[in-house]
Amino acid sequence: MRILLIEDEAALAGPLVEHLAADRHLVEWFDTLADAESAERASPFDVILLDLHLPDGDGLEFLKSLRDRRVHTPVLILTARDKVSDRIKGLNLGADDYVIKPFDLDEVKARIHTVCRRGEDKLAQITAIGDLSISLADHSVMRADVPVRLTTREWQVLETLVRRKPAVVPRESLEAALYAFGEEVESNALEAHISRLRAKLGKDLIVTHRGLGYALCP
Amino acid sequence: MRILLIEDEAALAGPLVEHLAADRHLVEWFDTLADAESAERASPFDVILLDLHLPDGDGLEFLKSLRDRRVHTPVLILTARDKVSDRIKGLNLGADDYVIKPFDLDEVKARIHTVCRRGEDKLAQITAIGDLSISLADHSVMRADVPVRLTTREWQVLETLVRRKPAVVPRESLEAALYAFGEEVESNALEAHISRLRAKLGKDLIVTHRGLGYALCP
DNA sequence: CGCAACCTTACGCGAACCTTACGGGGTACA
DNA sequence: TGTACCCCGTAAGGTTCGCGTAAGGTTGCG
Repeated sequence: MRILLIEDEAALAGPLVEHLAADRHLVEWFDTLADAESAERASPFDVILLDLHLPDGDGLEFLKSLRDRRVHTPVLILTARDKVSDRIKGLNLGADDYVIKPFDLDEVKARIHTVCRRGEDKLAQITAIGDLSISLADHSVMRADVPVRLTTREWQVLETLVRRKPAVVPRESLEAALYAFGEEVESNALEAHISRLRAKLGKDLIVTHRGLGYALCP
Repeated sequence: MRILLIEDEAALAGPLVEHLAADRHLVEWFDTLADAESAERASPFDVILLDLHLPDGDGLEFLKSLRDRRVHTPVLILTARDKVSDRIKGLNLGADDYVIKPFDLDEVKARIHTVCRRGEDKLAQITAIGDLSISLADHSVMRADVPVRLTTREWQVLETLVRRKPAVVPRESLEAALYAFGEEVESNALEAHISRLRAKLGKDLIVTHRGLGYALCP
């Protein structure tokens, strides 16, 4: 999952990034609203973690402009215990939840999880296709009851396909899910990953729609 | 798990009771605060689901009196989307989380789960993996019924891995568990400990997730 | 047939990781 | 004060492995 973290305290952000990365998420961390905004405009995220107190402006303004632009990405506010009014404003402006600093890393993970699931209902459950079952919750894949080990990249591809099932996902979207802003790749790396995924999970799982993209088998 | 549900709308409560019962929970449902309070006094619950708008009083009052009585049972508030201030008051009075009505049944389940997990005490249990058993309580490890001597550092690594099982634990988390603030280490000391642990406990116990961290075998 | 999109596979680099030996520093006991 | 022991950080050298790259094959559509 692509996560946008907007937080200016490195002491908080660092461990959080590590913790989420260990959960196979792609986290992009910015410490100013300006940078975060351009990243968000470049390509959409699945969740936004937003600190309200930032060097170059008010996080609530950012949230408001986001919603004004009809961007409905779930927003999780990171707030200090004593900033009650900020929390209220945030919820009124369309934030989905908040976490009180200093936060427990596992709690943030859990909140991200529930917040994401609100719109997507069944996606958090286990997806079963043929002889394999994919659990978005704990990032595991079983094929005929034996666990399959995927690499980070492979998992990211599979995850986005599952999340958008049964839609056809254009390769640009997949590449955006793999590579952070500024580290794009100029080769058929994506095709290579698809190929390796097919080798591990079966040839029929991912179907190619020529000129359009990829989709999971129906 | 014993769950106390306080909710006066039967249309909401009914399906929720069924859904939780299907998940092997024991749900007791009351539609007045008076009944709920006497039930709570009679014997403690593991979680309380609390609607704020009730025929015989304010749910927040109930919550406050609960906390005043030093009852720390996790409380999950059921609230309407537009009652933001109630939510904030609830959280300030010691509620643990809230769910917005009309709620998704699975979401309520998930929230109950996370809320309960916070205080859970897993210290007493013995973890068995393959031919070895690990007791967090008395800091001992047995391999095929013979005790294994671990050094302090080795034990700290193993313990954090057990506590987070089956999650992948980033190396930063492990290092944080080993070294206090200000006495960090700049070498591959952690890797050395992992290696020595593997020598003592078997090569397959700790699996490496390249770029992410370590985890106990599944 | 021709071309473009896509598949597969091998290769190689570089980073991440493993192993092992060494030595400092602490502790115990005489 | 000396000696024996052992924990543990350090560093060096070796190994593994993910991943991007590119070359050559395959598919499919006009």
